[in-house]
Amino acid sequence: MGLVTTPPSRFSLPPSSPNRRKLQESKLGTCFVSQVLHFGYLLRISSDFRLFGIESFHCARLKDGNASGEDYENIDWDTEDELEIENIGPSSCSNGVARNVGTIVSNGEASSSAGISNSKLVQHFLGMGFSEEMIAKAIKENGETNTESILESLLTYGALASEESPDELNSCHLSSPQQQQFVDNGQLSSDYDESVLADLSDSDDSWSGSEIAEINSSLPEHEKAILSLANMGYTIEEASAAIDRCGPEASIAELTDFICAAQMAKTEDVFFEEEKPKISLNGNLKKRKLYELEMWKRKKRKGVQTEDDEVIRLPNPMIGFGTPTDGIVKPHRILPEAAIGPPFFYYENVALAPKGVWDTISRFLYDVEPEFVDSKYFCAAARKRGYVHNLPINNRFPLLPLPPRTINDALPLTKKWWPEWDKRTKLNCLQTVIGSAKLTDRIRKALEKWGADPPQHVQKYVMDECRKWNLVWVGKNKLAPLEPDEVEMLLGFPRNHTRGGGISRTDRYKSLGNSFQVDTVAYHLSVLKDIFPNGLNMLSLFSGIGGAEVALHRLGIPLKNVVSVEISEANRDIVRSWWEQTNQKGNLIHLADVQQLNGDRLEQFMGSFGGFDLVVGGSPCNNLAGSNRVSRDGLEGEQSSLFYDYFRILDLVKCIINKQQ
DNA sequence: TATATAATGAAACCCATG
DNA sequence: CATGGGTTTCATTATATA
Repeated sequence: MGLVTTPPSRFSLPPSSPNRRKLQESKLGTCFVSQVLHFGYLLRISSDFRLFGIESFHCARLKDGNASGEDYENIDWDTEDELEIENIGPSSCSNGVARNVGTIVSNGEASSSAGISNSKLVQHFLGMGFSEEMIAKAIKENGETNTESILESLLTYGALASEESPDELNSCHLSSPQQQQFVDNGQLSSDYDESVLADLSDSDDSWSGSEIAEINSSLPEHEKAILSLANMGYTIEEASAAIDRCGPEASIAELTDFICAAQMAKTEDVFFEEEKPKISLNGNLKKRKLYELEMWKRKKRKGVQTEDDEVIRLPNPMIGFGTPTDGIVKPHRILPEAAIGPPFFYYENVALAPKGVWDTISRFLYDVEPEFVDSKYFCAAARKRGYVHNLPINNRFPLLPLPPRTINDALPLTKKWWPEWDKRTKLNCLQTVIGSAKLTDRIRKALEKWGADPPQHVQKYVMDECRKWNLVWVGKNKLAPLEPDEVEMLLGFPRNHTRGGGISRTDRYKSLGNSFQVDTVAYHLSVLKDIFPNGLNMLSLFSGIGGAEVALHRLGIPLKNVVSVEISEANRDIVRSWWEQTNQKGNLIHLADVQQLNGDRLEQFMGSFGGFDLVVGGSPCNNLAGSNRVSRDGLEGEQSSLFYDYFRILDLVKCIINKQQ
């Protein structure tokens, strides 16, 4: 099957990292951690069960009231004394978790919590599946500020409650087919749901166990199985997938085995190895699961995405928060509290990734809304990319001179040979491979058979090849792929940036095809010039040929210390060479592998020059890009899963900065 | 050995149309 | 609102060639 595994213990923190230390110093120690993880596992409704493990290590900031990021650019990040900042360590279930279960709490219960002043805190725990009474009790016992001990109390209540009802525990472990003999009423599933849904969404607890059982017994067989699995703590999506794979006749035991195997294959994460549902759910949660099942069936009928409620859609036109030439500029935005720096961060990847990828990326990067920009608004070639960053977006300015924005202006020598039936004014995305000489030769021969005006089908053939391979006219009937130096120019790099030093022509195309468009990135980074007039320290992950470095340099922002992590030696040589040729005054430190970059190394660097102001990175797109026929496996693909290292390192930097202050 | 070439589709988007 | 045609896409791999 197509499950892609990721290297084991990618998420297990290095032994000496500050996060790990924080865990060890915590009063509750690892037992508490595993309990939290277990509970998160039990309650999640998203299949993204990595999230809990990861996000629970966030150094989240807890702040009462509105989490407004407005005017954050006026905040002096060096003196954060006015902010109430608290590292609440492993018990901080930050945004990701709360959002995952948010669909459950949206129906009422929270609104009646008038007696408690901190409604956000209540919402938070409601979202984790605790009852309002329990939350009120826990807050009363522990006070509103100590989230950790509140959660501890809640977990204790939960454990006690499940011990009190051993019968339910049994009923949730139906493992033999015989026990699944319900009355099959067949077709009524589609019509009754309106009333059921209305009842289910009701917030009171008036449903008795027998009423739930009654509804259960009226469900079709496979939905009963789904519900059984859901009540055992699996997600409805997981349950449905398991039944799809194992067949409708499969026993619950077979289905749980399948789900466990799928989970293991998907994560190989030591944290979850012993995670199997053990605790039964109380009636209230069972009711919720029934409600979830109804919602899921609705979505499935309507063909709506079942994986995620809010699917990020690409904007049209793809101009992000505005471009220099469009006149449309969004003046400001509101960032989620957890996203606000320091450090500033800037993440990039292909916009046209498989569905759900950008939702995941955004969720990990503190719920920041991605900015999707097509670089065809900056230069003569398209480049549809998504950028997640916490930079201010007002008072941006472009690099000067503005680059040519049509093929005609960028490659004036081609104009003479351009036939009128080739209507292109922009090139398509610059990729890592180019059309071959043999291909252009075939096209020339095909054209030479006709006069000035080839027939429609020939024009169609030629144009298809032109668009596919980004060919340009360099002579009569003569097409050619772009030269490496033309690609450099289009992407905003200095001429010969990738030339020489033993790099082959093929590898130049490859490195360039994987790079930033400098003008686009520089436009976004331009706001840093006023903030760091004396220069900045940058951590550059997946540096490639140094697009971010070149952008900052061309903006006139001095580079003080740059730690650049890049796996390809050829690319490191290119950046090193550029660094020397441009007479940089700062220090360039090169590392090869992001996976080797741990908290200790980061602390060393940050201790020696006082922290990073900016963390930039475009993680590998191999498994996301549409051109990949072989291994377009999504964010869990072999290379693209390095995104999680970007997040890991960024979060480490965040933690270390907070610790230093 | 190093480099160039050809073969390898599908997912996701746009947009006009009924 | 569905649908069907049109378009785009930071690529990988085996094989041929120099």
